[in-house]
Amino acid sequence: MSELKKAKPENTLGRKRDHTLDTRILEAAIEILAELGFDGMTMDMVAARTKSGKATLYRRWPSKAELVRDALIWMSQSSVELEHLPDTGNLRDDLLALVKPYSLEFSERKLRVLAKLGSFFSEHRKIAEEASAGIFGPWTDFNRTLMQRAIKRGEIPAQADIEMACQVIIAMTSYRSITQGQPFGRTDYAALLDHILLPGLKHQQ
Amino acid sequence: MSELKKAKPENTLGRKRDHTLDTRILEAAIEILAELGFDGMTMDMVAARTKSGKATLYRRWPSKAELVRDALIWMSQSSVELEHLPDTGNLRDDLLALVKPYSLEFSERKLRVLAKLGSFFSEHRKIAEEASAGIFGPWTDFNRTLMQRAIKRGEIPAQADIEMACQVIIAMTSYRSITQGQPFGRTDYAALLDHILLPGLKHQQ
DNA sequence: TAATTACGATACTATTCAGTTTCGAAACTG
DNA sequence: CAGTTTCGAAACTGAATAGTATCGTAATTA
Repeated sequence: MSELKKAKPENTLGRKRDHTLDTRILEAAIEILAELGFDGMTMDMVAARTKSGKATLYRRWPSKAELVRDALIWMSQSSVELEHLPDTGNLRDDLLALVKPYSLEFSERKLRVLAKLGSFFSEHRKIAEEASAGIFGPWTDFNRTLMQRAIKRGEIPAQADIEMACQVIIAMTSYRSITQGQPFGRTDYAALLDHILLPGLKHQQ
Repeated sequence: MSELKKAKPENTLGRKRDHTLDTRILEAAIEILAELGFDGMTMDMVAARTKSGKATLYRRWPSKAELVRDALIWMSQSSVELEHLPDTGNLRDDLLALVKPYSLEFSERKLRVLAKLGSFFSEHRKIAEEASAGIFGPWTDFNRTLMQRAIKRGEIPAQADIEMACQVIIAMTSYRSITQGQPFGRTDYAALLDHILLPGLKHQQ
């Protein structure tokens, strides 16, 4: 895996490089990627949004592709931020409570980014997998943990297909925002749980 | 929905337009889209692959975007076998029977095309929605019809959330092939039905 | 202060590509 | 045949845009 931090000679002379600008650039790149995709994003846009110049970008990254690569890695890294899972004693409320802190709207942008990078991903498969794992992995882990707890409580049977259920949640969220353009909101999520997922998990023969 | 067939004056004089070339162009466009995506595809590529000229393309379509739109619509239409829906008297087998003609050979390439169409979607939202509806619409219609039949038979309750179930099917299929790269096979589909969807539909309170 | 490096801004180069035009040949009609 | 339209091929135009170079200014250090 390539590292975000570069080996910097870090000169002792002259004006210091403003490293807060690094992340501002990555943030701007992600915002533009979410809206326009890899081909739609131009280096001038990134420079303009950060009120900097193209020279400043190319002083940090040798090419657009490598800037985008680091932006994706940065985006994935900055996503994990949950220390304690909800524990309401009830699977439905646990899952719903997870939506709020994990904030579907927040990861909405990541999904939109992923959706618009098809051509870039086919050329950089490895990075695509890293980013994809970074985005979906933690979320799946959380959901799986909540469902395993529900099994321990006897709320759902032990042979319930938890992996499939986790995938359904992620698939629905992705599908709505990628192909439909509309976010999969809290109400939709509740309907999915109440109408399909929870009855399905509980009454599996 | 816009129609694939254009209003053609269809001149009575001069050399006739070769309409077999129309579909050869659309087919070539789909092949290139599946490989390179919207931005990666150039009109020169399409002309070269069909051994024709760009003028021939622009005699038929006013822009690349509209050629791609028609290619997408054509792609979705070309796999539809709407004549006779399966009728096994059993929702599970009905849904599974639909997978064979629909999901196997054709829709894998279709989804690969969709996966690489991110930038197109952002630049031509309107057209992209038409194409997306053309791809997912018929499929949803089939599934909905099969489920409504199941309600009439009393196999699932009348208040079952059929729309949500249809979306889950499509979402899972898309998610697997777009972000995972691997198609959602018949076995996976059967597991989704048996472990989640059918129990969910039947036992909804 | 003098040297050095980063900064934002702008201009420049080279390439790619959508869309247009032109052209000679082929096909069709009356 | 004469007129008309399509065909494939190629050249051309104009707009983007990745990447480079330049420049005056700001920050930092010795």
